[in-house]
Amino acid sequence: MTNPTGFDDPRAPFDTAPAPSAGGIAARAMAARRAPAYLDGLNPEQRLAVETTEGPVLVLAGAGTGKTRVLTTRIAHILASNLARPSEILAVTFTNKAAREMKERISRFIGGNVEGMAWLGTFHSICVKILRRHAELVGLKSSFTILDTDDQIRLLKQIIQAEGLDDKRWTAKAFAGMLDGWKNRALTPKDVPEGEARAFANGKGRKLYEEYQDRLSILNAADFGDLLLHVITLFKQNPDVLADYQRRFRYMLVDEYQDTNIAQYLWLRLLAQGNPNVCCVGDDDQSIYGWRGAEVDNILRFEHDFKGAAVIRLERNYRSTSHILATASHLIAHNQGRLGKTLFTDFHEPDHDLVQVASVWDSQEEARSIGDEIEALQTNGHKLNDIAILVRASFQMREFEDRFVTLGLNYRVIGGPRFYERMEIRDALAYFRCVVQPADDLAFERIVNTPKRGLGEATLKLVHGLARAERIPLMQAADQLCQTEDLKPKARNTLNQVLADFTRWRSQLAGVKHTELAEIILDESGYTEMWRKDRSAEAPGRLDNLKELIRSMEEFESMAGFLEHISLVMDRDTAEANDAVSIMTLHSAKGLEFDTVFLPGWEEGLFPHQRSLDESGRAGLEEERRLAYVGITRAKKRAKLYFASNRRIHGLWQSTVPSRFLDELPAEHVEIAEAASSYGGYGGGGYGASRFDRADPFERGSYSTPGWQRAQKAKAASSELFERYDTRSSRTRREGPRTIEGELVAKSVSETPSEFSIGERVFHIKFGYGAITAIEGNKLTIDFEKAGRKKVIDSFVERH
DNA sequence: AATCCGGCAAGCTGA
DNA sequence: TTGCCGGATT
Repeated sequence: MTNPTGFDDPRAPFDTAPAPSAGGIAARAMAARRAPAYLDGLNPEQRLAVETTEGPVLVLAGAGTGKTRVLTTRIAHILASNLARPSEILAVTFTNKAAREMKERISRFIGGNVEGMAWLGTFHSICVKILRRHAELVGLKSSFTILDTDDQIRLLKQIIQAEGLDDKRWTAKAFAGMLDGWKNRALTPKDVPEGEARAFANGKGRKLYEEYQDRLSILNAADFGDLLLHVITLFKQNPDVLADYQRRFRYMLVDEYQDTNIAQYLWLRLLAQGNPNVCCVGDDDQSIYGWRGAEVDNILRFEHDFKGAAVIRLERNYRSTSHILATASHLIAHNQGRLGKTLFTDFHEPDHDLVQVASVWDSQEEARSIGDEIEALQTNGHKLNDIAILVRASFQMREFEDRFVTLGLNYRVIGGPRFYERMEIRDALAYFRCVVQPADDLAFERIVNTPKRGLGEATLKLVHGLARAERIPLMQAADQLCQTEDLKPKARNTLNQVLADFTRWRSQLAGVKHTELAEIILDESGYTEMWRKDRSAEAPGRLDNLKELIRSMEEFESMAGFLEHISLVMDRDTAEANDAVSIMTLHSAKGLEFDTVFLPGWEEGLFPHQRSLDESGRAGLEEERRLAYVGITRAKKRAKLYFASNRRIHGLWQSTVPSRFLDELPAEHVEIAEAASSYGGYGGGGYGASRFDRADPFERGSYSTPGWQRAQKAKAASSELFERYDTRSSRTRREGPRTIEGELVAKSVSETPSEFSIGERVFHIKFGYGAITAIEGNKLTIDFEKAGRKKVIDSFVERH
């Protein structure tokens, strides 16, 4: 039997071998001793990316070019060449899923032992690890808790109210968004630019941020943004600590570099100062998280930031047909801010399908048509698991679900509310947190009166008051309060009982198996009982979820270990046993692949999404285009795009214009397909008013003269500048369409009052004749003779 | 404590 | 149009 790993002995203890100095002659000699088997089957670029271990390297890995393989092989190569021990490699991913995958693949290489890879994980989990060691240096205790979004919102709300602000005008959610933006940019309260700090709560933004951080440190807690931010602070203020990690990490790898934000970039740069062996892997064309703080600039500027960087492009695609690649490449070439790659493949067959574009009348026909196509594929022996529908916005999903239920077609929705976000899970976790961490005030608050036990607002207020006055945790305050006469006997007894319960459970931590203890807690607290008595439709499901929760605890050694994991891991385990079509958003499709991909909803306003254009102009448009690129490149064999002439948006039927992205596809790789079941008359067969059938869609006549472009550019720049300093009036000020260099980037909805009057008889292209019964602005309510009562926008009907 | 009503928003989501 | 939130109401 051949050795699949190419190692002399896959069980060799890498961890104990002395690591030769990086790039030393001995190391090179050892590496060169033979061409290891794990390098077989890599193409020259991949091999280069694996073997260029020294100095900064940027691997531009296009979709489907074997990125993960390169990353894992690179790590294996570093280990096999004895350049570093497993514990000396830092490998960062964005998601737990990616980290898990990488661990699995590496363990296959090195014979099942990745225990030594202590520093392979997400940015956040690695930061937690570092922080727990040096917590006191940033004002925390090593046992600090990690707040999730829900805790954070509740805390913010308290602070906003404490400041005497109207918490409706200044919502906790909005402020959480701002905080996120600041922390993504590694801004501490004092760093926040004056203008931004003043934009919230009548100029109190900075103060609220400061108070929030104070509260966190009193609670001995950190939010997700803090995990990174604290480590940056730690490194900056403690050069000796930083130097220690710089020495430790001989090799650093970052996956999905295009998704890093400024804080993550700074974090990496601090570590890289001591050691240039940084390898970042990413694809600027797949940067679709700008709205979450990701900076495409990080990847675009890599060569500038890391001097002497090698840039390696992986352009050989192993996933898709040449038509699909050509279509995606042609589309993405319309973006300006990109490093530029062109995917290619040797996979050419005359019978490969062209990329198809279909025009349908409305979203219902779209769902019907796609349903029919899927049934046809199924009849021809295709697996539903190999088929996906990728939508821009989650509201589009419902139409497909309705249709597939009718057809009896198996489907699964990826995304949606996560397991850990469910109320019952959060409640149960809060109980466990109170047992393990008696000082966890937020958890205590959550469950002190769940199930209802008559500990209402009045009691809580007293506890809160004492806790704040004495600066002690809520549970301790409650305990003290029970010794006094301040509480009514009934409340005192109940509270005493609750505290006694927690003390008892805590005493069982050491003796009882943690899964059993979890059951005991949920039973004795009356929590399971509460759901058993609940007769609502979702109660049984909730009980199932609780069982599932306890089952999932089994993998962990202790309750504390489980909680640590839970606070970082947000993946829901997905059962993929049965055959089903996947329905998901384009965002959640990144990294996946399917034989057949359906891409509905290619209409202006939906895709590209209007809001993206309004908020971010040209940059927003380019991000939308990257999203389109991600969508198309998910397909291995077949991609079919849809455009509906009518779509209901927020309850109103609107006529739509085909997405400009359709105009940007290469005609020679695309065919116009008739939708399976078109209505007669309108829209049948073609695009109607589309620009798609124009001889040259890029020809813009006199509008493309340099002078005109300059004028538009100047106009756009000045209006953008202006808008940045005035958030309130941008909506009303924007008048006509906003155009940048000949591209329509934003169009405003007409706000002029309707010219119609009640009782008037009108004609609508979809619903036929009817009479107006009500008018609100430009929205008309019309009783149609055939279609019944509908609300429509006035510009879609004609007087008759 | 449970339910009802009105108002508001409505894009993507990770740790 | 739906769905969620919060306040008011029973």
